[in-house]
Amino acid sequence: MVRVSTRDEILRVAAEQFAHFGYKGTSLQDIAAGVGCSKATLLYHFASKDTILAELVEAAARELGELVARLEPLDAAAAQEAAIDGFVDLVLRYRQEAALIYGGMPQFLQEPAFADLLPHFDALCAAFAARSTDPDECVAAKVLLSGIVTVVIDEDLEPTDLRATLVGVARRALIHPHDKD
Amino acid sequence: MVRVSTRDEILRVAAEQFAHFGYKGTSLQDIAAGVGCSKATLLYHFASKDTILAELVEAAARELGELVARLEPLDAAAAQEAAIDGFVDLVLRYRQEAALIYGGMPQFLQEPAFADLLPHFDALCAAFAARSTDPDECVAAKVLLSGIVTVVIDEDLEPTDLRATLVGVARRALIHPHDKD
DNA sequence: GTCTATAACGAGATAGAC
DNA sequence: GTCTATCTCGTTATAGAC
Repeated sequence: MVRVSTRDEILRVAAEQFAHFGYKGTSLQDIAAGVGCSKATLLYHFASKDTILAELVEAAARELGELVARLEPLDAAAAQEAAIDGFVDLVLRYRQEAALIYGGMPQFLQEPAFADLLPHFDALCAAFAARSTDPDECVAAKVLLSGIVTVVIDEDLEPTDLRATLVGVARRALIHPHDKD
Repeated sequence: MVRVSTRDEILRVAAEQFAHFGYKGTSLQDIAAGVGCSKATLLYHFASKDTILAELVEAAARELGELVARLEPLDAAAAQEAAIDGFVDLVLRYRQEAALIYGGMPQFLQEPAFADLLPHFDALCAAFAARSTDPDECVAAKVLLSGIVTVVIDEDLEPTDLRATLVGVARRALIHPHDKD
């Protein structure tokens, strides 16, 4: 799978540049230069710049949905563990997409391409908080969720042991069995 | 201080919109509309769009530098606590600026307006990790640092008890006296 | 499927009247 | 200090040749 189709190559380069410079910060010119083709070729394979974005997000969004669905039948504690493991795994496999999605400004996530994502994030957040409604737990969940994404985005970090490290950090911060009860 | 100068109003609106839509996602047109003036008026008060950005970041960057300077003479444990308290306080007072700075893509931080910030972030990260060089600790520090910023950005969260909550989350995740030693 | 050329538009910035 | 009008450039997207 060394030489792929132009279409796939466009997606690869676009993911790279969107993650690095942001969606608005990347022009079709930039992508075309990276691919080694013209802007017109880009727009032959994709209807618009938005369409490229949508296709990039699609796979990641689908997998996120699957993860959330897997959590639903579990009890709070099991869902919390599964959410941490699953989410760390997911963002490690979709680093650039995560950078693109999470690095964007609040308003960016309102775009139609991300419509499915927001409820999934909420569900994941609830799972991270072990389905507690305590504001402290919810905030902690948000901190870890977004912190994990941001760290994974940093390209100078090796993914080797990152997985275990991130899971460890999240567990330490979120799971505290010796609670006031 | 109800009615302020046009200049201050421009800064206020720009901070709001940059935080919401991103720097690239906000046009001078947008800011002018928010202020209720023309683009030309914006550029009478500021030399360029970049200049508006630089002035917005300046105060936050200076205070961050002061915080980092305060940490330096402290020992690792004291610096860690002071860093957590100080940083949470700082981002709560500079919510929009934090959103702007931290929400941007990696490449965005390379802009001259942010040149001073990067070493400060590194110092803060080291303090969060209690000056440990253990990769686990460093990653945990990064997760908390960026997680805190991202949560504060979320405008639907009340700042009332956010301070104590965030400090609590960070302490729980970063300070672990019962360490392997 | 890929290209060059160009259209149509919005951006940042400037000129000059008031 | 603020405005309208304009300039210049870069952007997305289209047209049509090869």
